[in-house]
Amino acid sequence: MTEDTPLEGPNDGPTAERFCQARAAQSVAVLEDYAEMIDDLAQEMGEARITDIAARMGVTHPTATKAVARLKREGLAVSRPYRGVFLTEAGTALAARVRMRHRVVVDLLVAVGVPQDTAEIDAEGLEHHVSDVTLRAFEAFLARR
Amino acid sequence: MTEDTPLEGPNDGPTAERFCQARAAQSVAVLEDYAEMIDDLAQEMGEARITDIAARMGVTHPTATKAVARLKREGLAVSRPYRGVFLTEAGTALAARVRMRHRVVVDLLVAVGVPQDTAEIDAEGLEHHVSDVTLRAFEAFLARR
DNA sequence: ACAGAAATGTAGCCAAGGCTATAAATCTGG
DNA sequence: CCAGATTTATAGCCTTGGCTACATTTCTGT
Repeated sequence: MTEDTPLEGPNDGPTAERFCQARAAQSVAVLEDYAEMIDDLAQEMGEARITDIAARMGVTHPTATKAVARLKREGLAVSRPYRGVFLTEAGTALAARVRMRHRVVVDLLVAVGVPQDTAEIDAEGLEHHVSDVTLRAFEAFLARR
Repeated sequence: MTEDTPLEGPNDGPTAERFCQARAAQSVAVLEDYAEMIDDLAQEMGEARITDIAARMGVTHPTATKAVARLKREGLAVSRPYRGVFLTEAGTALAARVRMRHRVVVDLLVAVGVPQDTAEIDAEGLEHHVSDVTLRAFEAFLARR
């Protein structure tokens, strides 16, 4: 056998690790999107209503309700039945980080020649997989040009 | 009301669209990873065994089996019970596209100052969300420097 | 050749994130 | 102030992509 390591062997070790990391990133991606959206709505309209969250995320209300439930479970948001949703301090901080990262990613894409509208669309999917190291590299690149 | 469009309204239209697109990309991301991995293994060891696929993807065999079942359902792979997995022509083409895109993404990250190892890790998650337009922009950027 | 090891398959569980349909609560206008 | 419209909640159901546990098949070495 060339290699038959069950997990994290010297040959394929890094590979499996990478995929696990990508999967982990995906698991928080949706929370990040919802947190940012709730923050947007809070700023624009004073509070985030389930209906508005759902409309902006392009999902049905039950889906938005479940997402909010998860946010609450993670300590990122609070809400009372039939009332608006509000981010906790942790949730607000997350939203701020997400928004900043989104902006940097869009700016970098544009800087390397991606059309603005395409950059906005692609950034939505990309941003959740940009590590801190890469984000800082992006900022440095944008700063020195 | 500032805006209360149920879906795709003039105000929040683009937003919901973006999220939908990001979700769609995610639904094919795993298939792409498995296809590329199977292609890798086919080249390295002549055929892709479930056990090897699972080890490299960092999942258990049943998970790999289910992913292969989905690949087969999508017409991207074929296999007989207790035998190796082989990509169809479509699967091979997909794997080639994925590998090319991965390389371009890593190269671009490195070009803007991301460390090689970080670039490899982040690319694993990023690549699935890079549209054709963005990919071509990346290639153009890499070519003219 | 055949017993034990290794690989594969299968069944069933879980959580996430979609959905529809239905119920309950809140808001609003007449 | 109350009925109808709107908003929220809840109860299923689906698929995906993980998992463990167990059954079956193939491979392998003595």
